[in-house]
Amino acid sequence: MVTSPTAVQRKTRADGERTRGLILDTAVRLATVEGLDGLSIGTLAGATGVSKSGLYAHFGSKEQLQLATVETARRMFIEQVVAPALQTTGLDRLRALCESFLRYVERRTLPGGCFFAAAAAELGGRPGPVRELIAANQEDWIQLLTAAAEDAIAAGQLRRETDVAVLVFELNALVVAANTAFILHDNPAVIDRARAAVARALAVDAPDADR
Amino acid sequence: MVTSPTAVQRKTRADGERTRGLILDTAVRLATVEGLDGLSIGTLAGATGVSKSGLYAHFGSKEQLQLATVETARRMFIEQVVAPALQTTGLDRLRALCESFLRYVERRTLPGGCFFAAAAAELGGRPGPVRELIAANQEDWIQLLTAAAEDAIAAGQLRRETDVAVLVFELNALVVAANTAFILHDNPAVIDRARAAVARALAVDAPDADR
DNA sequence: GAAGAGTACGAACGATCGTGCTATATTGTC
DNA sequence: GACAATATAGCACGATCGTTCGTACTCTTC
Repeated sequence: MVTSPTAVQRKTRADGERTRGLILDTAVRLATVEGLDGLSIGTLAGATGVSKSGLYAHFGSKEQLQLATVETARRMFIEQVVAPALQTTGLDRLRALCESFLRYVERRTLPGGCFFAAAAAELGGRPGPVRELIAANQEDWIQLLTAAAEDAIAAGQLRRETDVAVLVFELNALVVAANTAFILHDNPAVIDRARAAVARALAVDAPDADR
Repeated sequence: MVTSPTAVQRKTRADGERTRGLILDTAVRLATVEGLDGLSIGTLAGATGVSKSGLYAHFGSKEQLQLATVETARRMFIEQVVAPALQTTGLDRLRALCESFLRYVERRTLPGGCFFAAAAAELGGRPGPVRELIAANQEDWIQLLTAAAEDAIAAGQLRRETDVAVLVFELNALVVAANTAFILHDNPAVIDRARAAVARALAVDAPDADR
C-alpha cells in the first residue's frame, strides 16, 4: 500500500517483468475465448504455470488484472492492426485499416478473434471501469477511421458530401461482423465477403460519381 | 420472502408451465447482460423466486436450461422481429426486417440488446451443442434475408447482378453493429446511422442506376 | 383410495471462485 | 556480507458454483 505520490520505484527484476508479460499475453488470448470476466484466476494460473497467489503479487485484484489485460490487448492491436496502416494516408489508410483488421482476424492471431469485439459484447451491458476502458478504446478506433475519412475527403478522394459518421459506422460494422462470423462458422469465405463489402461501401462515396 | 417458521406455503397447483415460462423469460433477459454461460443457476433462482432445486425439476442440467433458453429467445425474436416483416415481400421485406430489428434494439426489449448477438459473441469460440444451436439460428436469419433479397431481384427491385451473399452480409453487419454500439455507448444516434447505412446499402443495388 | 407423475423446497455435496496471509527464495544496493 | 526489496509458492478463508437427494404436496388415473 505505498501511496506516496512520487513512489521511489526500485529497479524491477527482469524475471518479474517476464512473468507479468507472460500472464498478460496469456490472459488476452484466453479472454477472447472464455471472456474477460469468464476467465478465472485459477484457469489463468494453470495456463501460465504461475500460482494463484503469484498472480496476486502482480495485480492486486481481478479487476486490476482485467484493466492490465485490456491495456495489453490495446498494444497488440496497435502494433498489428493500426501501425502497419499508418504508413499511408487518406483513402489508402482507410482501406489499409480495414484490410489490416481483416487479416488480423483471418490469421487467427487470437483464438477467439478480436479481443475488443468479444469484450464489448460481454461487458457492454455491465457498468464498471473495465467497460469504460473498452468503450474508450472503441472510441479511439472509430476516431482513427473518422480522421482518415476526413483526410480522404480533404484530398478529394471521397465526395465532399460524404456522411463520415455513417461511412465509418459502416466500415466498422463490416469488419466486426466478419470477425464474429469467422469465429462462429469457421468459414474463411466471410472475410472475402467483408472485403467486397468494404470496397462497395467506399465506392459509394467515390468522387465524380461514375455511371 | 415469507420465512416465518410456521409458514406452510400452499404448494401451487399442477401447472408448472407458468413457472417454466417465467424461468425462461427471465433467463433470456438476464442472459443478454450476464451472458448465457455467465448467468448462474443461483442468480436465476434468486431473480425468479424459484429455488435452485426447483429449477432442476424443470431442466435437468444447466446445458438443458441453456438450450431451452435459446429456444425461447428464438420464439421472441420470431414474434417481435420476423413476424411483422412477413406481411411484405421482396425489397419491402428486406427493409422491414432490418427496420424491425433496429426497433427491437431501440425499444430495449431486452436489457442487453439482441440475445443472439450476445450469445454468438460469447459462445462463438467454444464448441458444444449450445453454440451449434446459436449458429443454426444465425443461419436461419441469414437465410431469411437471403430469400427476401432473391425475391427482390426476381421482382426487378434489385439489380440482377447483385451479389446477394455480400448484400446480406452487409445488412446483417449493420444491424448487429447498431445493437453493439447502442448497448456499449447508450447512444440512440447509432440506430439512425444504421438506418442511413441500410438505405445506402440497398441503394447501391437499385436497378437502372438513378441519377 | 392407492398409485404414480408432476411440482417444488431445503439441505448438503465437492469443486472452484476471488482473495488474503505467511513464508522463502532470489536479487540489487550499500 | 548485510539488508531491503522483489518475486513467487503454499495454504486457508468464506462464498458461490452446478448438482444430487430426500421430502412433501397436488393432481390425474385407475
